[in-house]
Amino acid sequence: MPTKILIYDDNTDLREGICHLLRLREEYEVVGDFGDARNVVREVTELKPDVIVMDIEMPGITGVEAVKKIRAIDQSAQIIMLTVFDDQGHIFEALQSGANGYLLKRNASDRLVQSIEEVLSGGAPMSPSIARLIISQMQFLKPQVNYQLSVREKEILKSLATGNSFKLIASDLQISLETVRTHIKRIYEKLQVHSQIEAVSKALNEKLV
Amino acid sequence: MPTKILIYDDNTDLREGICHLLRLREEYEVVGDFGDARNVVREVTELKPDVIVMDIEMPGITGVEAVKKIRAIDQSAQIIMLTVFDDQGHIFEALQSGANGYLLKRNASDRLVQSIEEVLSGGAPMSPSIARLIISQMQFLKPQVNYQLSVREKEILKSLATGNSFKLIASDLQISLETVRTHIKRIYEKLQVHSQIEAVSKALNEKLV
DNA sequence: ACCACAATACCCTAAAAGGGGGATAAAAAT
DNA sequence: ATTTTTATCCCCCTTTTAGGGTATTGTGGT
Repeated sequence: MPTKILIYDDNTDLREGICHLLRLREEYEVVGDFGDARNVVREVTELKPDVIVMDIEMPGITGVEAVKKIRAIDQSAQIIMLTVFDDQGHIFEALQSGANGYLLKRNASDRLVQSIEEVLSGGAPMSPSIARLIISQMQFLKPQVNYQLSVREKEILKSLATGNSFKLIASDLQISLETVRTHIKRIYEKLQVHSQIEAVSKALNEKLV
Repeated sequence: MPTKILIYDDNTDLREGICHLLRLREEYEVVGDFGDARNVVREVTELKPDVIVMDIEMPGITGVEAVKKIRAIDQSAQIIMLTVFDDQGHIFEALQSGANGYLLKRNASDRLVQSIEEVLSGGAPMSPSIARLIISQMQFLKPQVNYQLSVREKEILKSLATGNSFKLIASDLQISLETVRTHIKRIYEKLQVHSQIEAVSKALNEKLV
């Protein structure tokens, strides 16, 4: 049984180019191609594609919105996003909404077939510049300053950050309320803050919890 | 000028295999290969490699620690991690500490050369299963529940989450402390919490700020 | 005209948290 | 052997939050 593919792109030339490209291979069957995603839910329901190639910039509803709608009704279809932009906003939104891969149009022609194989085998094809963007995003996720909190202090800060009151922390850890207070005072000193919220917001933002 | 490559892997067979593989290509020059990364700082300083292939599991210091040390002295070398594990912990730590790519050993032999090209041209080579892991991690990042907070309430919650006291929020927004309190009460109702920390931790964790 | 809602403001009381001390015992570091 | 750090506990007093009300205004919808 061939792999069923559904294509969305408002650029007719590109769309047809992709169709032709894929029709050269008998392991693929292009079950549909559309210039907009207004009826994406019905189309996906009826055509049951294995792989969806989705342009991001389209009239009517955007590719990202389309992905959200698809994911609401189908979690198994593999979705490859296609775009000319490699800016963070689009990429993150698309990937967070449930896309499986993300190709720049300029890489599409030589990498699409390979990418289809890749999503089908459980991978996540991305154009190199996109992979790099994602990774740099992650590095940026950890500035990591060391405030030299003791083990106990970290424990208490963690508990505080999940929303526990001093009282609760005390009974959780089987220590007196006063002890919790003492630890908290030291934590405030070390983090240079003066209240719970500041401490918690600092802890969560700098992910030292 | 050939691309200078430095290799760390405690498995001698694999390490020599990689060396041979790369020496077949005259555009690469393996400037060193080591079974552990104890002297990584000195080695990198002296050999000035363009690309470093770094095993994660090594005696002495781990690949992740080695990457941190390298990044402290050199931001331009491209680092490709090599590992047998594809668990989240290792991957995130490595990427966050500054690695540029992440290959599973089982993919290494056929993808290493390609991956070296990729890091050199600004990409981020990853084994498919790793790319998928990272992406699923991102999707997991946004559960998004709608608590129907009003614009003003969101504003106040946001301010609260950055560590501001009621007083500060009041003077920031030029409203009375009591009004802030009223808003906060409603926020608590809507989020179903009973204190600042709970609200802030919920807001930050579910990133509704 | 009436209703729902968001935003504003005030009152009272009780609970929780913050800031300043001081103190002790055990473990770790010097 | 002595000092430092860590974890534990207690006191006093002030400020901030939480929970319970009630009330006024303007806006948008019916």
